[in-house]
Amino acid sequence: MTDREFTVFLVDDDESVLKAITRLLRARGHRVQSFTSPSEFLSNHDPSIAGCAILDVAMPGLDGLALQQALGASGSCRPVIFLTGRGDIPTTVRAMRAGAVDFLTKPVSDTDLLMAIAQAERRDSEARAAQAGLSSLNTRLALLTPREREVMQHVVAGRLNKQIASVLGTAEKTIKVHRGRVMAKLGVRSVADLVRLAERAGISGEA
Amino acid sequence: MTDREFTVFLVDDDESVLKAITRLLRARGHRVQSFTSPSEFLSNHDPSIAGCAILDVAMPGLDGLALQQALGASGSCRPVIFLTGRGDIPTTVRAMRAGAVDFLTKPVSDTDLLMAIAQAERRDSEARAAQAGLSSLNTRLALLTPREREVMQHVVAGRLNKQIASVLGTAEKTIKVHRGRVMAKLGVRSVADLVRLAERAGISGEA
DNA sequence: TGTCGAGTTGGCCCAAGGGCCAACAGCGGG
DNA sequence: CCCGCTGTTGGCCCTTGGGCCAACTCGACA
Repeated sequence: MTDREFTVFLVDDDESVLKAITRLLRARGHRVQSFTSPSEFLSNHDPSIAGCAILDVAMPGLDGLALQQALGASGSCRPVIFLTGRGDIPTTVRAMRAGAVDFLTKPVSDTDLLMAIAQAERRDSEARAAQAGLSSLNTRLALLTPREREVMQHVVAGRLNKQIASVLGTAEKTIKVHRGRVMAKLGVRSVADLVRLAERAGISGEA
Repeated sequence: MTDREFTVFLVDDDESVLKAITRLLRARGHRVQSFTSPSEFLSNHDPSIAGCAILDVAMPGLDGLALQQALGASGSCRPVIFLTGRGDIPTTVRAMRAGAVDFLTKPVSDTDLLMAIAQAERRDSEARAAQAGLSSLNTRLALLTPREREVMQHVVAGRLNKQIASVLGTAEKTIKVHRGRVMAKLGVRSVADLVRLAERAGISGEA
C-alpha cells in the first residue's frame, strides 16, 4: 500500500529534522512535501490533495497551534499531527481540543510517527468521503430554481401541496409541478429519500 | 447560579487534595462528592445525576484513564476532567482522545479548574438533553407492536403500501392500518416527520 | 424582435393514502 | 369459557399525489 494518493506535509524550521523525517517517510513509501516556514506552507497549500500535516509546535512567526487554526479557518480539514521538542501539557490539551490527530515529542519513534500518520490517513479519507458526498449533494441542490427550493423546504417540512400553495399564493397544480421537478432533479423517488437528503444538506424546512 | 443540579465527583487518593478542592468548589456553590478510591467511586456512581468527574491520573488500582474507560463502558457519558501531579504528554493525548474535557496539572489554578468545570457542565447538559430526547423517543417507539415497527421501517425506506404488503405477504389494506397506527402512536402527522424521527432513533429502513 | 427558461395554470385521469365501520382468527389471562 | 390485544381483511369513499399535454406570461438575451 505504498502508492496511495496521500501526501505528508512536513513543516519544521529545523532542516535536519525535515531531512530525517522525509527520509524515513519516503522509505515507507509516503509522498512528502516539506516546508521550513508556516507561511510558506500556508501559501502553497492545496487542500484538495489528500494528506496530513506534521507541524512543529515552536516555529518562528506562526506557531504550530496558530497554523492549525489557520488551516481550519481556510476551510481545510487536513488532519494535523504535532511534533515538538519542548511540549507542555496545556499546549497538548489545546492542540488535541482543536482536533489534532496526535501530539508527539522529539525524538519521535518511527512506529509512533507511522501510526499517527496511518490514523491521519483514515481521518482524511473519511473526511474526504463525507465532503465528496456533501458537495455532490450541493451540486444537485444548485440545479434547483429558487422557487423549487422554496417548495422543497415546505415538502420536507411535511406540508400538503394545498397548504404550500396557499402559503406561496399559487395554485396547487403549480406546486405539484415544482415538486415533481425537485424529485427529478435530485434523483429521489420518495419523500422519505428527499427528507433524508435535506437533513444531510442541513435544510430545516423553515417555519 | 450556585444552585443548579450539578455535582462535581472528586476522585483522588490524596485526602489533602480532596479537602482543598472540595473547599474551593463548595465556596463557589458547587455540590461536591469526593472519593478516595476509583472503585469506591465506580460502585457508588449514579450516572443519572448531572455532574462531572475530576479524576487524579495516578491512583492505586484503577488509574484515571482506566476509570474514564470504565465510566464510558458503563454507558455513562459523564464529562471527565483530569488532575495530575506528574502528567506526561502521551497520557494527556490519550485522555483527550478518550474525550476528557481538560487535563490539568497540580497545583491547579482556581480559574483553570473552574473554567474546566464550567465547560464540563455545558457538555453534560448538552449530552443530557440529547439523551432525554432519545429516551422519550424510544419510549414512544416501544409502544409499537412488532408488526408496526416492521411496517414503519418500510415506510421510512420510502416504499409504497403496495410494495410493503407484497414483502410482508399481507394485503395493502393491512399495511394502511398499521401505518396509521404508527403515525398515531408516534404523534407525527407527516411521513417527513416520521422519517426524521426514525433517523434520530437510528432506524435504517432495512434492505 | 424572436427565442428561451422559469414560473404559472388548466384539464384529464389514475394511483396512492387514509378515515370509518365491520369482521374474523389466535393467544394469553382472568 | 369469555375478554382483550394483535394482526388481519373487506368495503366504501374522499383526499392527495402526480404523470401527460397544452398554454400563457415575463424577463433576459441574442
